[in-house]
Amino acid sequence: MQPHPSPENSYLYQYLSENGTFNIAPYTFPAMQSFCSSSGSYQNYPFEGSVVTDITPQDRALAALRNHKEAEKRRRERINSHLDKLRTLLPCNSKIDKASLLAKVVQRVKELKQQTSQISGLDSFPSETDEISVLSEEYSSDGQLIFKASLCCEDRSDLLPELIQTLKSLHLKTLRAEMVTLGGRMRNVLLVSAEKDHSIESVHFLQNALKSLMERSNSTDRSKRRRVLDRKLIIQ
Amino acid sequence: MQPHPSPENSYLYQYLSENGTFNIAPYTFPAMQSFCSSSGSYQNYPFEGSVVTDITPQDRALAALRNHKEAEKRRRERINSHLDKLRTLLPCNSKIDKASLLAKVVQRVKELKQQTSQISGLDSFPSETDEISVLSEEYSSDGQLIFKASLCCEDRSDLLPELIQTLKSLHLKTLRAEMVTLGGRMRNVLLVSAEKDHSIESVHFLQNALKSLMERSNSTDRSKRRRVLDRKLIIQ
DNA sequence: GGTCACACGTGATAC
DNA sequence: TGTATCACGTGTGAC
Repeated sequence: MQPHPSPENSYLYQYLSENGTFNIAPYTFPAMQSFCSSSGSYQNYPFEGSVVTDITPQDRALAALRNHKEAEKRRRERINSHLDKLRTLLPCNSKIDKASLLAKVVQRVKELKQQTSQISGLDSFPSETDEISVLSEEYSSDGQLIFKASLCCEDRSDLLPELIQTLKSLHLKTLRAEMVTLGGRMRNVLLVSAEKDHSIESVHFLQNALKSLMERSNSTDRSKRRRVLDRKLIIQ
Repeated sequence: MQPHPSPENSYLYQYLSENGTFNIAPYTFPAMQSFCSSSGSYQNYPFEGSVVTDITPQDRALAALRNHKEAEKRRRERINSHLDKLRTLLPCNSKIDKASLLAKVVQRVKELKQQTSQISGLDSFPSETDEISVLSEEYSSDGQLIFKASLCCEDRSDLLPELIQTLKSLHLKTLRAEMVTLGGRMRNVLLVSAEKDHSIESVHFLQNALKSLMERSNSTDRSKRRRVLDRKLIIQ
């Protein structure tokens, strides 16, 4: 079977390429030449018998068809470029097919999701080292972006009000706060939701804010460790 | 313009539906009826003049065409079902278009990737609580799956040989090991590569192995804490 | 009315 | 061979 190099086999296309002013000059499929002379659904075609002028309706329709074709090509390229990027990001060779690739992506996103949530659990004890981590959780049911911020440092009773003030100034709403102190150290874990005006980049603002907050905390150095008083406070 | 309910507009299909024994009885596009009588590339068509028997070549070709059509439909459905799953997994509404969805997925995978790598840094100090975490890192350049295992518990000098034995029995190769002890506690962070026979599920085996290892460690309880001897050992 | 995104059927191709 | 995947042009509905 003889393939046609560019399958311009649309009924509309065929019609226009033979009856209208044809500026684009595409490949015309030989076997289709008697197409429009036959009787059928296309007898009442809107362009039937229209006058050939400078810019005919045929030209317009043909241009639209071409635009459509090119737009669709761009769309495909856009999608495939993302898929190619995923191929490089994921543990797989570059010749994996689309469906399998997407299956891997689903699996990977699930994994990473539960990894991050199990790492910064809401009930971990303070560690020996100063730590800050801000993770972007999934969106809540009503489309609000959720952050989980964890902050571990020397025990300071005046840190909590400062923390709340900081969050307020960043337009972040505290959904849940947990403070654990142990052996003179403290860990604050906060579940905050972002307002509509926030994007994923807000993690960096929050991160920096917490960092400067902790540095202020360290400047008022109180190296005494009270290993006796261990408490766990949950605000909810 | 009159749309055709099922666009069976292939040349082959049209040919077969008019000249061959036609069991499937699809919609025939009226305007195409004079198609095969015209002269053109299809004159030398292999089925030209073939005898109509019980199962004609036309039937076979037609069945193949239908199989192809249905297989392609299944393929599309498979791909789209994965995309739908991603839509539920990601922070977005369900009406987002494919390209934007995939762009979000790429961004998200990148984010989660760097989150997990920055959380379990290779040089964190031991914490007060017992911890185990096994993260699946990206594949190495030669396609080996990399795990990062972190284990935090009481300081035990005989843990390292046991750990190495455990990894050996699991067919895991230790690329890099780091041990930090501080105040009677220890943290071991291991970068291990999996053999070819491993899959992503191996994280659970490793996790369980480390868990039982740590429980054995805890049973031989030595509650003395040597807060003097702080050391940091890197095997590479 | 024009743009956008989608599903569809199809030809090509790889194995 | 049959059985996968892919890109393509197209029809069509939504906004």
